[in-house]
Amino acid sequence: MPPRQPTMHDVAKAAGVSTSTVSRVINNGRYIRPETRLVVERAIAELGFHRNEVARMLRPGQTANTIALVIEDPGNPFWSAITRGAEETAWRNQHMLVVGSTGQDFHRERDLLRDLVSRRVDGLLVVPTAHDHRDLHTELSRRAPMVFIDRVPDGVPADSVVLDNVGGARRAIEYLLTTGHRRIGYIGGDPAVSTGAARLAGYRSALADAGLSYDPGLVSLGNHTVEAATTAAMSLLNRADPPDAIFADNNRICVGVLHGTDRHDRDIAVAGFDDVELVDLLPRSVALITYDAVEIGRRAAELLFGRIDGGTGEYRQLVMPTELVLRGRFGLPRPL
Amino acid sequence: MPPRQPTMHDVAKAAGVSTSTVSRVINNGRYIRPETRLVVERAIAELGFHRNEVARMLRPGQTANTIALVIEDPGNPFWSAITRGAEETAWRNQHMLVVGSTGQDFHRERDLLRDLVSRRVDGLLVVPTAHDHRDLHTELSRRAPMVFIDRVPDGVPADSVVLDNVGGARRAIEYLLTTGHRRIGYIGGDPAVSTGAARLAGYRSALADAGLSYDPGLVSLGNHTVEAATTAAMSLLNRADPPDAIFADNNRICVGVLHGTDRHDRDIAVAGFDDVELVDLLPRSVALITYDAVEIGRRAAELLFGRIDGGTGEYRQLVMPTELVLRGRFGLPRPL
DNA sequence: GTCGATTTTGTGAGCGTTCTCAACGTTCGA
DNA sequence: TCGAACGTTGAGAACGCTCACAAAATCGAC
Repeated sequence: MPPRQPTMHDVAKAAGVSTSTVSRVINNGRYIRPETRLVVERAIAELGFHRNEVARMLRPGQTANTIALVIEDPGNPFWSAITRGAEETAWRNQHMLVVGSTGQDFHRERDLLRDLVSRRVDGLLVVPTAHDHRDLHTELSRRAPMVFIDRVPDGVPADSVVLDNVGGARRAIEYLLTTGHRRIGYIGGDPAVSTGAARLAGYRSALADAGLSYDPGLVSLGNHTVEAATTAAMSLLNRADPPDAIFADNNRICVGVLHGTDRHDRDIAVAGFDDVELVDLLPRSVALITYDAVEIGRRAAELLFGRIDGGTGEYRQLVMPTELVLRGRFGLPRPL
Repeated sequence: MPPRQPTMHDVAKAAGVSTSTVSRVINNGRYIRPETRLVVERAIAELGFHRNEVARMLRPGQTANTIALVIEDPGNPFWSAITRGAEETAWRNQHMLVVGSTGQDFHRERDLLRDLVSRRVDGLLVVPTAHDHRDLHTELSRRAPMVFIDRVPDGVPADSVVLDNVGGARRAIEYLLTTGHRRIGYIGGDPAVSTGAARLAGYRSALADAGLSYDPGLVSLGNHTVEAATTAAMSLLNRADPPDAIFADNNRICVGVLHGTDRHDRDIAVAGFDDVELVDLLPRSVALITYDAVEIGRRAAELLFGRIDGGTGEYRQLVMPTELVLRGRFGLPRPL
């Protein structure tokens, strides 16, 4: 146990002034004699005093100057980019960013969010888990403004920043169709999260537009890890009527699919949502749907600060554009 | 602005009891009549009351039940793994983990740390920037226990968890030597951080042990981005006497080096510190020094909780072992 | 019934700040 | 010389909670 921290009262006593004077020095108040300020500052340095922010925040009107970002899994590079954008914006607004993660568990998310508002953070950036958020949002939104990122829970009125999931998936499938593929597999993560549903919808509509029928046998959902995606890809390829291309729902799935299709000697085209590092050095072609993830974090934080500063207009949904990029090497002989 | 939050006092009034009774209900005190508890609980639900943690923490002896992790850059997968381990341990100890990042800037680190202790976090996990931390540590360590991760500032007495940097680098170089390489380049990041210095030392000692002289022309330091490492690798290869192998200081550098050596037609062996995803699918062999990053976060958090719980023994430095793994494809024809 | 022990509730004093208000200089024009 | 105006300081009341203590109610054993 460290010894008791010096308080403003200690400083006041040491400097021979009142606590209000010390407070004025700390907060750069206008009415203070230079000599007094000096004495107080010396006492502060002497004692190693630091203002107790907790006590400060207790006063009404005071704020924590903190926003929180709640994500699903810090291991995914997607979140780090968002964090960077959010942190950058928070910093510019003199706020601190704290990050917490839910591990896809709604109860953990709920506990975390409650905890955060109990600590009086000024606002919340949330990547929601797949679960009904109506009650939780009603409970929390009265206590702190909230902006959703990447996914929007049904029936919850709030600002949000999302990707053009349908359009992105469509474009990827259209590309695969253009390059002559007809049996396109789909490997996805949690079908309950709205992004997954939207991307699957994009896939289906692109197929429909091309006059192709939807074959559930080519679709594997609920793959939560890289390994699961690898297995799913392999079992798709082991079918009697295997696909000639596979679309990966997200970056984790994409890595898994690349592994799963790697051992196969037939040439399987792979497309995926999200960018993946080092794909450009692989001896095969991969089409990726990319976007500016840092910008997502930035925009979400900006929306949030708009609310924190009292903004009261309509709720907005920002849809970030996606782009098709061709990564990897085309037409090169694949090893094995 | 949301309307004023309901306080314990409001609840007490609504339930027709005193605030202490409400407090007892909330904290599961022993002496409370079941009917009273019910009435209070109903009032709490009715009003949507949540205890104000800020006010709670103001009382002496109360704690924020929060530890903080300060990292350099959330974009690096190394940190995300550490975050996972630390969060897991924090969660098991009923603590919340908040994450902040410094962007390699000492002043930002200092502000962040001061801010965190002012908010009375219970402890700090810190990946320090390259800068003299003596004064800062003296100032802060009286206010909250501190455990350093990955690097230890000179002359600062504290617990820490680090990697076997010298040994890891040595092993990588020894491997390259065993496989017949004699001119081994070194591309590194910030030479001021202790890990960089240690890895360079490992490189030098392995060379020395093999009777090879140290050629500064083969060493490039201060590469802070993937792109810089790419450029550095290419210029190394464009020398009159290019290296036949390159060692990459860390995962970012390694990605850069893989790009930089990719276009080259000569066969350059690459080894690197840290694991890198998808390297195993590259049409070339890469030797990596890997370790359990999640475990680093876990162990650091455990050390920290030891101190938080009043542990007062000698400061400990945990050195995590590293392992040499061979990734990528061996002996395959490289494209182009 | 009475008394003591035990359970249940209330009172009120902090915790370390900020902030309003009042008090006390000092200056200076009338 | 007086007092208005202003600069500078201090006293003390919050903020919302916990906790030590006291008071009140309940229960049993006699």
